[in-house]
Amino acid sequence: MIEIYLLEQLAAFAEYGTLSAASEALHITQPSLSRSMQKLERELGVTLFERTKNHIALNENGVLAAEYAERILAMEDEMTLRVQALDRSRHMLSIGSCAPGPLIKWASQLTAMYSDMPVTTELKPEEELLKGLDTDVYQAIILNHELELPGCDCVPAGSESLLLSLHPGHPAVVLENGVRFKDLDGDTFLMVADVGIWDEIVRNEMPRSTFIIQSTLDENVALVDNSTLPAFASDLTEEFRRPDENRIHIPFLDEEATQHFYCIFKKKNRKLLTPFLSQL
Amino acid sequence: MIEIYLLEQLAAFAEYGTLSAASEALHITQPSLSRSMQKLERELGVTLFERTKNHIALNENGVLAAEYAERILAMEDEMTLRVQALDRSRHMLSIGSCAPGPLIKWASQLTAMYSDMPVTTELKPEEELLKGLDTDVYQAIILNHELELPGCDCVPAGSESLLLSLHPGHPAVVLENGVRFKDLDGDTFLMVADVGIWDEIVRNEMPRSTFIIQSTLDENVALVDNSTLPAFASDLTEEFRRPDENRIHIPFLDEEATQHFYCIFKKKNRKLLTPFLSQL
DNA sequence: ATCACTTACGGGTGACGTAAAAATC
DNA sequence: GATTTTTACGTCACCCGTAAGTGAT
Repeated sequence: MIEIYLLEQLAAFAEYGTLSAASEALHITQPSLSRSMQKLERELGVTLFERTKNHIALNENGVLAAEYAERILAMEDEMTLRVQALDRSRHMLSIGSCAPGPLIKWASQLTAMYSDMPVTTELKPEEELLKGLDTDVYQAIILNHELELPGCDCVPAGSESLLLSLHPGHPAVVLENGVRFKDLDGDTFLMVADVGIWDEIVRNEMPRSTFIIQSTLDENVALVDNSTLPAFASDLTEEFRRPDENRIHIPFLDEEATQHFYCIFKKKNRKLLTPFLSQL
Repeated sequence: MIEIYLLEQLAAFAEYGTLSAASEALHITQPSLSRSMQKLERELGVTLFERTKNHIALNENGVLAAEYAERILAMEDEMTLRVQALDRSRHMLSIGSCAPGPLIKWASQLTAMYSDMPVTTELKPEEELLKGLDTDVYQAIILNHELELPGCDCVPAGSESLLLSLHPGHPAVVLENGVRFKDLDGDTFLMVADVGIWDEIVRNEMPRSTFIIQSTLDENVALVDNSTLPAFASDLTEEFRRPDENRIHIPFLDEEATQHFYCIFKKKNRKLLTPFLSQL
């Protein structure tokens, strides 16, 4: 059977076009690469190169072989990544979410519940969450909609409602029963980065508004405390933040302002996740 | 990068279940395999086995890794087969057909036309022909119907008509203008093996008939010469066989008795095949 | 002369076999 | 005692680097 190092060297030659360039990239000497390619031809029982005295290039066989080499190398890479991800998933609990709310709510409880296991939580776009669920990077993911996947379960995981955070002097404070996105479209808001789906929601619902982004929550809090600009809060974060007499929170009445979350996980992980799921 | 021999050994262990059995299958000693599996775990940075003092088994990681190992090994096998087939196709002309008629007709001309190249012809079912065309086992294949494939051309390649070969004493000789399958359904026929599509055709059209199969054409000729049983001939083979005064050939009138052939080949092979195609 | 590839030679890593130990059935 | 795995040790293959050779630009 042909060893991987020969395929790596063939792929490098296919990429760089000359033995000298490829050998440099591979951190081996050029004669060594030359010998390896001869060996590869011997083992396949086929010529892979057109040779002249001082030139070498892939022939038709070589092109096909190089394509396969790349596919095989890619599959080996995938293998190590997948196996290592699976191993991590057996030693630590990793949860991905499309919004920070659910993670903030459970973070402390999770580390307490799984005291013998490191717990990590990540905020990622849905596409990456699904890929990570499939490849065992995440044992559970939180999406803002139901989703049935083969071999997976999907259970409700609470909801989060967006609140408008207003300076007491703001004209909209009279609407204490609730506001609608369209009434504020065009206003300038303070907003923290990495709010997952909320970013897209507020930009969609208030397309004419400007959003001043703070890279950390601390920055955001500092600005909100010392500014009259409207900002955002949510019913989930409210529980964890001290009340702020400089700010009045008013609910958004629009449907999109309340997101319902669902926890999706592979059935094989149900047992591990039971303590977590019972909290939902 | 993880070398192939480690994956081969992992796959063997996954298949045989114990190090001793796998090592025997691999023709290496058991301690050597034991060390290899430890090395594989080191290189992946992950445990692959559950070990007790005198027992070892794949854990969850190991099962996943073994699956990948098998896929990678299969791809390497495919690579060598494909590259070797491509190489053969560059040194010899190989034509596959669904029926022997076209091959017999062209065989001598082909070897003369491609005097510098070995020429081989094979009779195979359509499924294998198509696979062989895709993988460059065949530069051209002959099917009994048109077929448009991406990157391929399809040109007519003549036709073949089935003839009924009768002993002069057979009652059906009076039908010298032609017979129909249904008139002979239930009769017993002599027939040579490896007639490709014709086998299915006569069995479909005369489901109540019995076919006595001869494994070689010589056997068939000998039996036909010394028997009163009906047999088959075709307009193509008639040209190449001496006339037989003991036999009268009568055409089948059914549509299925005349098959139209098409030659299908990759466009990149058109140049090579030009002399062949001009004969069609 | 420089560049690119091949051939020749020597060294060190590592994969394998042999031998032996440990543990379970 | 038979089976299975692991550890210890020596050996040989082979992969690589260095050096030299050949031909083309």
